Amino acid sequence: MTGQRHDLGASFARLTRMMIDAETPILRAHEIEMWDYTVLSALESAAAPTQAELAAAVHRDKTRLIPILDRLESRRLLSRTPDPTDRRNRVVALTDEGRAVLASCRVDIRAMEAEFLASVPPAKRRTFIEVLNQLADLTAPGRSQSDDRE
Amino acid sequence: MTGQRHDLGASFARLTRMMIDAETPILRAHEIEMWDYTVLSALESAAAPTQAELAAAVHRDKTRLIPILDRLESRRLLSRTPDPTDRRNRVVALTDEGRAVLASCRVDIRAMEAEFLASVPPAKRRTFIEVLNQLADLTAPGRSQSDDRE
DNA sequence: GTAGATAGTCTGCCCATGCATATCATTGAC
DNA sequence: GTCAATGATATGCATGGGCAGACTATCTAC
Repeated sequence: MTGQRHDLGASFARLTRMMIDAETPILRAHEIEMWDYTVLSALESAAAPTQAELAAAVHRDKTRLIPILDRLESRRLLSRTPDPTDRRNRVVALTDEGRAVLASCRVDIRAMEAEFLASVPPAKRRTFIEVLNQLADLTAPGRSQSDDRE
Repeated sequence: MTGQRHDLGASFARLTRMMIDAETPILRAHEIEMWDYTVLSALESAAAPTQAELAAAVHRDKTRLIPILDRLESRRLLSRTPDPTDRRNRVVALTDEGRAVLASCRVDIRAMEAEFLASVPPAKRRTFIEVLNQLADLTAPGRSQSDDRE
């Protein structure tokens, strides 16, 4: 077809495993786990209005999310505050400290990614990243085009 | 950096999930499971000289691989034959029927992938696939450049 | 007020996975 | 020949995940 050798799914799965292997030691150096990082990242652009929405955003069962939130809250990396307009809801938001931890992890991960992509010529790399983000956002209700910056 | 919004890992993970969701009903229509397809695909280019090597290739525990091989062998989709030069080893190979099942799954999956990539302009798509395969092969000892065809 | 719905929490069940061990057949070194 | 090493297999253990049910607090409808 287009010189395509493997299934897309196989390639994505292999790359996912590579990135997990590369990120795990980085996160451990910052004393957080993969799920912690996923949750903190999900809160970066905006606080989650409910825990159920946060659970859906990170594709995790809401009951399994609770111990993670407990741990992150006890470490003051995020806050759970009752929504004043509906006190059943807990608004989950990053604290300044949580934002700082996320940022420092992000620096190391960006460096790892840059090294990982080093063998790809810059023009192709830009196209690759662009298409990657476009495809990943196909059904993702997350960030819109408006926060393309950074 | 390069207009990069998400972590590579997050994007790859999301795309992997998308492809699993898209492939699962296709494979079910062909009456095989994801692991079956993974194993059959791993045997496509060449038979596995030992089951341990096959297990490593598909990143699965060797003891957990056995029931899968049992099932596929009982359905005549692959064969386990003792290696004449070392009869402890079982050479795992696709049968003609296994190759046919794999091919028919592949047709449907390729169609699904084409639809998935439809929104990407052809030139960018080619670059994307090229870089994707290059990156996925970074540490992968699998196929070499020589079978770029298809 | 009462009743029903919903968010968060806790608990337990079931399944898949990784890992470690034991067994058996086979091989190779001695 | 004996013996250590190896491949395939079976089994059990611990972990982690999805999911369902129950319970509490809270909200909305009436």
